[in-house]
Amino acid sequence: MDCFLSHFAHRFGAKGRISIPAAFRQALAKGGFEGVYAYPSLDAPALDCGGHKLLAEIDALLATLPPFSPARDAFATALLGTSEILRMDSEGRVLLDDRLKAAPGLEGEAVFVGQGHKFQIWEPSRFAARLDAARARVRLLRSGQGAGAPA
Amino acid sequence: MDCFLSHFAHRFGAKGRISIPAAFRQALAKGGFEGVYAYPSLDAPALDCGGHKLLAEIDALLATLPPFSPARDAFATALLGTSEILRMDSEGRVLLDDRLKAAPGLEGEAVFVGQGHKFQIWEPSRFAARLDAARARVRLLRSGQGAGAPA
DNA sequence: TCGGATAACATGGGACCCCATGGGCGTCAA
DNA sequence: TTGACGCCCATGGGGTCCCATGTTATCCGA
Repeated sequence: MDCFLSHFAHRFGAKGRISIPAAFRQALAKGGFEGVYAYPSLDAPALDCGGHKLLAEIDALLATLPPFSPARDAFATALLGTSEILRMDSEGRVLLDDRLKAAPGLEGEAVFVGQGHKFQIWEPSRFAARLDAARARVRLLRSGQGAGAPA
Repeated sequence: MDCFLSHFAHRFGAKGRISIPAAFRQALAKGGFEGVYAYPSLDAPALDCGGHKLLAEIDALLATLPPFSPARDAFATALLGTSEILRMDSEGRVLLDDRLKAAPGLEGEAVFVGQGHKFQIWEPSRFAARLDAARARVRLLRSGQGAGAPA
């Protein structure tokens, strides 16, 4: 598997550590990158996570902006300034910064949601709400247009 | 890690010294450059810092401007004329000039913000405000233009 | 088809190491 | 001489590494 699929619920251990799902670790390893690149999502109360491919995407985006311009600084601050490289221990766990846990409201348990090229970390009840909304939206689109959008 | 990522809050010690984050020191060392190149940022109340790669970028920027032109003189004065080479002690600390501390309003505590090719040093509360603004700006640009920032 | 063995994985805990910070001392310049 | 600066060592806490345990899924043989 070379992309992030399905979703998994894990708990925070006594030291605030949490296990990255094994399936996601395998996908990360394929990218030749030890560690997880993570930052608070801009749109959702969640963390966006990925390997160096995700980081390369952001680099590419920044490269399109002129150096020393305010726009580039804003992007760099928002995307790189809030991001972290999470190191995994030998068991595949990471330690989430308080800052990273605060925005998504993570505490106790978390849901890892595959999104293909990246994955997100959610607080369980917030994810359930988001999932319901997404499914309702898909139903609405399908019934309205008769288009067979895959759920 | 070959670029500046994440952000860290450090305090000024009794002698006015402050530690460069270890992750940033590693990135600097990869550039084969001991010491930190620093100058007051053009757009923000902060210090722009980096290794010789940053210096090379500035050189490249200046090279695009016609020699002896007012624009080139202005850039050279603003970027090079106000810059300093900060020496690190064996523990990775630097001593900030009063002039460098004045513009960003640095005192007591400072936040080191990775921006990929360079990093910035901020006064904490000012950075918090700037970060909010930057995230709002990125959201706006992305939703407005459909620019392909990863969500 | 059922049951036991085995492997993979999530989680707990202890120990060590790195890093941020404090402080002392020597050196050089004003 | 005195203050500023650079170099050295000390220290405490947080992070990382390593080992241990239980549980679940998988596989294989009866």
